[in-house]
Amino acid sequence: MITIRDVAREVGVSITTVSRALTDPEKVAPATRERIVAAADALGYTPNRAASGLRAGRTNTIGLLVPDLSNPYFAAVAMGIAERARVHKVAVFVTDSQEDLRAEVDLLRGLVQQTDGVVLCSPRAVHEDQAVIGTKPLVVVNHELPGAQSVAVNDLAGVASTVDHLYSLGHRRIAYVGGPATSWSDARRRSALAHARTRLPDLEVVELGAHAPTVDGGNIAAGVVVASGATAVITFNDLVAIGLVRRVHRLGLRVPHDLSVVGFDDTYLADLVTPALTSVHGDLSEIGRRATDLLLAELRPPRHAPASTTREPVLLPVQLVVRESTAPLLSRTSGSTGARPPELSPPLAHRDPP
Amino acid sequence: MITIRDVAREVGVSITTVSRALTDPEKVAPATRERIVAAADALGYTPNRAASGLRAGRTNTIGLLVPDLSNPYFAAVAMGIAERARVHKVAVFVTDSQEDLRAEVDLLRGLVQQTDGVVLCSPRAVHEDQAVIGTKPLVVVNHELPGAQSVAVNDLAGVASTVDHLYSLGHRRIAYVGGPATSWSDARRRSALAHARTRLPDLEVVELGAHAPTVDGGNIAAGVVVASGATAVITFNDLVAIGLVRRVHRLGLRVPHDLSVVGFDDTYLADLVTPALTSVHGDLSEIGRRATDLLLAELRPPRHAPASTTREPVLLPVQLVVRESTAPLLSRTSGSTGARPPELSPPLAHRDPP
DNA sequence: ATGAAAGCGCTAACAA
DNA sequence: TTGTTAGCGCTTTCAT
Repeated sequence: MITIRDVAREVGVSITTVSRALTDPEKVAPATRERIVAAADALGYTPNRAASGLRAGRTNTIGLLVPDLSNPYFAAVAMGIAERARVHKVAVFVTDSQEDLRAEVDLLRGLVQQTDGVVLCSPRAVHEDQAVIGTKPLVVVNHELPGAQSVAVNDLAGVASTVDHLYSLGHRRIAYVGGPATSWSDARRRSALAHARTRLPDLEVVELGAHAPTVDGGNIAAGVVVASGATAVITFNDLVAIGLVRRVHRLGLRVPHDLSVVGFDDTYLADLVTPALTSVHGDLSEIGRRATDLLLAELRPPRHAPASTTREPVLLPVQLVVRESTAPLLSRTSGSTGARPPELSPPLAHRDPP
Repeated sequence: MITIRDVAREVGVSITTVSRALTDPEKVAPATRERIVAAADALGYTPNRAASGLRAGRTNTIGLLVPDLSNPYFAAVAMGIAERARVHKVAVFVTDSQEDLRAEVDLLRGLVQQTDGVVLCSPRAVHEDQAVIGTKPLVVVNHELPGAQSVAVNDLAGVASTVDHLYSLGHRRIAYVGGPATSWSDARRRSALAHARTRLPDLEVVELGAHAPTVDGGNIAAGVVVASGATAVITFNDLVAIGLVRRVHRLGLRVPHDLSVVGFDDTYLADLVTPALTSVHGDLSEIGRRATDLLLAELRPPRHAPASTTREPVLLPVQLVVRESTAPLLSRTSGSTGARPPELSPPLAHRDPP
């Protein structure tokens, strides 16, 4: 391994000067600096992250905790984080709670201890242990936590434009298939739906709640969706939408003919399935990039008052992408939806048991 | 931050004893050990990875370089790696080359410098700079590199059983849509196809080569596949298969009715699309776990002769999962495939320009 | 503008 | 069995 000492010897200066030339170039004579940079380059010297951090009491590592890395949503966020981390020369300790609340709490504790700060993505568990979350900077994605910064997509606007889209297609009875009970996004979307209801008096919203944010969750939701008598459904994410569409097809209904389905997140899956999903698009990697930048901003200049006040959540814009899974209510041919039970004017359930 | 010194003071021993009690419990009196462990627990002490590594000349970080984290294949591998890394208490520096060969080379260099060893996943570039790959332990997934250990799924067997499956369905003219020109898996699959050809003399194999390992690559391949006159096609991975199916549908052919399609890797996408893909299944997370274990084995006990000899690649078993995208040739109704050009008895191309 | 020296938290000789 | 001592590679006072 090639160290700062090798460079110093090569150039004939002290290691202090080398360190300065590389981290605080202003403080060293231009001529010296150039020779140092040249030598460092020639020798292929890279500062040892651990050692430099040790002195400064940092690890130069940030943590990333996601519920499920195989969910394309989180993969995209992780890519954004990796990209920014690389630029800032910090390592990323990536971990995956497998959607397990208990594991999430434990992993976060471990992560906080081992890193300078953590990006906590779409937490499902309740994190209130101040000994954990209070000690290090934390950026939360799709959630709010006291003392932590927050990055999210603007679900509110996403829901609003989705409702408008469906409404303009003639749908008046819309179901919502919710995600994990503790999901912040889920709560926000429900309140956006409530707001839409006041805006559009003749709109009925059937809230079906607490499904796993997976294809299987969508499968399971299919029954209640069909039973709800809704002509359109908004789902927690694309995976749920995909599972829902599959099962709905098996039940003998066609999407979008008999039921319009809208996904959320617009992962690349939305465009792979048949019919292609109408979905609420957000820049997923940008979430990761913003979260990382926010975290590093809190880490890097320790030169100002500890900003412990929770700032406003950073809200990224969204855009509804209309594809094949939504269609005008008009296109429905009477008689083709015989599979739907008739006795369902009042909502079957406002909230399912989780 | 709570350090080893705090624990030592609490218990009334030297920091050395604390260190020993935690890393080499045999070497400390049971009574002392217990008090130390208890105190460490009570104080919530966790050794500083960077500091301990610094002393030992290690970083306690391993690198992971994948072409594309949003490819579910690599996400699954990454999950396996994260899981094992957590157990072994090493951080994972995750990076993503975005399928860019140039970036891959640069990133690997950076990763090697910053970590104790790297898992290089499905490299597309040629890595021959001994100053990079010679310095640290390296485990290569889906590739072989001198001096590096190798983990891969048994493509050979996968191709063989795929061919057998298609052959038994009556297909005699099979196309292969290749992946990146420099992909090791691709080369292995081609040789497995060659072998199948000698085994089954009346089998024709049309090799269509060098497509991007993405949905778009599949889209692009559709034209030549149809033109090839093959009745079945094996693709480089599920993404390619998915893109292929979509475009083939647009060209007016039906899968599997007019063309049987087999994917590779059996990512969860295979079961999401319509028709569900027949695909070669391997345990993707297990690849990551094995790779990590191999890497750490080389790192951890530095107590034996540097094992620089390339060991046999670890080959993980595969299994063909038959779904809806493959069907007997018999099921084809004559006349329904009018879109296929007739003049194509000799293969259109054995190898496309990349 | 540069250097000497101290020390971050930890482990590994070497002593006792 | 336990403690003392000496660094790992680097940054950061404090001198010069």
